[in-house]
Amino acid sequence: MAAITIKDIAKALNLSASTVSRALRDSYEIGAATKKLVHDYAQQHHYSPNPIALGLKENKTRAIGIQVPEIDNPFFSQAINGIESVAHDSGYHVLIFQSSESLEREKANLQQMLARRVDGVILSVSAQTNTAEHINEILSTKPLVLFDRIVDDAHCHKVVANSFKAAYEATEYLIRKGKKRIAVIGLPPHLSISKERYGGYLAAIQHYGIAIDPKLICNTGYDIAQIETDIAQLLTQKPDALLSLSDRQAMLCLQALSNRGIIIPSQLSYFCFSNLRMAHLFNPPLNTISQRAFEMGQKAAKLLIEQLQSKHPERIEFQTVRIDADVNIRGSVS
Amino acid sequence: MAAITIKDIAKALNLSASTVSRALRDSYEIGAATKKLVHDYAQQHHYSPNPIALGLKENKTRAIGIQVPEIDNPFFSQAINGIESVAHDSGYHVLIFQSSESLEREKANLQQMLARRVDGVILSVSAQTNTAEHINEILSTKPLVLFDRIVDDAHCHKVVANSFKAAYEATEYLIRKGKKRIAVIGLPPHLSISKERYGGYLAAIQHYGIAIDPKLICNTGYDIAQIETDIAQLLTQKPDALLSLSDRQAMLCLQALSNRGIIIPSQLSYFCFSNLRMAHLFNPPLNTISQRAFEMGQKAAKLLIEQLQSKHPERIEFQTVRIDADVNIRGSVS
DNA sequence: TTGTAAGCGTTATCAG
DNA sequence: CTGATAACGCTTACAA
Repeated sequence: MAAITIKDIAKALNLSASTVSRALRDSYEIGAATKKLVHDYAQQHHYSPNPIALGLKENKTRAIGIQVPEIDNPFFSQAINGIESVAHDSGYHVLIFQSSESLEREKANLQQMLARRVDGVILSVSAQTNTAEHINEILSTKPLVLFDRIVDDAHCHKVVANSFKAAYEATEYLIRKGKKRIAVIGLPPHLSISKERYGGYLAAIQHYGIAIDPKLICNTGYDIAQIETDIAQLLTQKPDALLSLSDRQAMLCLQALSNRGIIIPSQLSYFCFSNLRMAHLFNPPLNTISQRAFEMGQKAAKLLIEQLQSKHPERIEFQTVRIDADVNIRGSVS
Repeated sequence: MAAITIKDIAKALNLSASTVSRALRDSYEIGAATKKLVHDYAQQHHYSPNPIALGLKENKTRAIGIQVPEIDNPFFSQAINGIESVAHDSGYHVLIFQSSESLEREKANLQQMLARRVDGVILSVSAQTNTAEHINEILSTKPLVLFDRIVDDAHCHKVVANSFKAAYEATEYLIRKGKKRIAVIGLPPHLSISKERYGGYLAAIQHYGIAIDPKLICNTGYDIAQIETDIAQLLTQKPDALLSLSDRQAMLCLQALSNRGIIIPSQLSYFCFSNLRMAHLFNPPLNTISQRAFEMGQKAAKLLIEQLQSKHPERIEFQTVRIDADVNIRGSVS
């Protein structure tokens, strides 16, 4: 059952390919009788236009490429979900790539997308990404929307979580609960989300006139052994609360604390950025800052598709959309 | 910076398109000098072959379509991760679809994949899927591999978790701990995974000579309100342990119990199928049966790609690969 | 060693 | 109202 083509229909019906094509597209210049004939035949034989041929002609694929640092991460899978749903409704398909936090891989994947001739790209950069060169290269070719982890010097739409605000609010909450030594577990400092989140923390600390103690700030990586060491070091500073700026690190950190037999919140209050579901069923219930990943994905997809379908792509005013993150207090602040 | 084509190179170098094509493919019939000339020019101008044109010619796309019930689910995103990694290494790209547990959507998406001319399909069926018709229709056209949630009467490779064994072991563990009234939260009974998991439970119960009490078996859906009611009903039967057969239901169930103020394990021991990370940090630490999602995805992709690249596709012996699931005891069995 | 031409599925343009 | 033809980018007989 090889796929049927317009030519096959034409042959079977003793028509020309162009007539069939027009009939299928409901062109006004085709007789009703012929139209019906063609439509019925097409229906019966499960005709579907070959998008490859179409793409060749129009230089469009109606496919969009997504690249995220890791698929298997609640935030990103929720975002992909949002992107897919919007794309599907607009007749776009979705090609998935992951950088696995590697800049090399990120570049290679972008090239792959170009080679595949996707119509547009949605990207959240890797932890290694400290340059916008490869992104600007893509931008000279086709629309691209950055989300969550962005780079500043790229001229395009951006969708980010308002994590400055969320970090501020979380920190403020801790301060109001009487915490004075709030330690921070940071993430790679060049990442856009790092600046935002760290900035929110600092702003709150300063606003409430608390001295900033650099020893309470821990910039660690993604390696569990390293984190354990760093956490141990941090704990010697006797913090009374902990704010973790990243999802994966929060989990590793909890793991590390658990490995060391430390029970939160008996010793300290805990707050973390995380999109993990059911965090309130943790022991203790986890205070989280969750980003509206699904909504962010949807918004990114909408912006991209709007741009793709715009009649005047050169006149687009690029915007940076900020979507509030949710601060979820669940009671593990003693 | 529109993408450069073979014709452009040919024109620039005063060669014919075919010569350029052959030079790029390193054909033996091309002079070394010409080859170098062409290669250098291609390099400089970032030539990359248009896979659309290639696909049109060879009727191949080097793309595989994945469809899962929901992307935003730890099991499936881990599986997609595995698929993507294998596909990437073999030069395939990955097109993502989700059925959102709807049979209609599942069918429509499969048609979309056909229309897109993917080379092969990897599918885990929706909760509504109770027929193999649409799958067999695809199978008459191209390779397809089923994973996790399969349908029996489809003639193709299948990758499943050995969940019979896992359910048996989990139940056995509870029995050895002295549990006699082990309640079960089931999932849609026609699903392949339901039969397996439920079967493992039953086999253990019977092997240890415990009477089967139908009132301890609860087949509920995915609706939180419904689950709350059903759980309440179930609890009137005074079970001393609970085994939840599905990930999403397990979470909803925990939620429901938590809403009702029930603390596990003070009243009962709990075991559930779940790929949620950090389950051991729950309150109480959650006993889980986790499937090796990443490995399952990898295996499915390998089988598919092997089939795609086989010289004698008609001679393939279809296999059903069973991958053990892991039973994780974490101490919430009193 | 290189060039020419046909063909993959589709649509737009131009003729009838 | 319908048909023939060219074109999209690429490969591959077949010619030269």
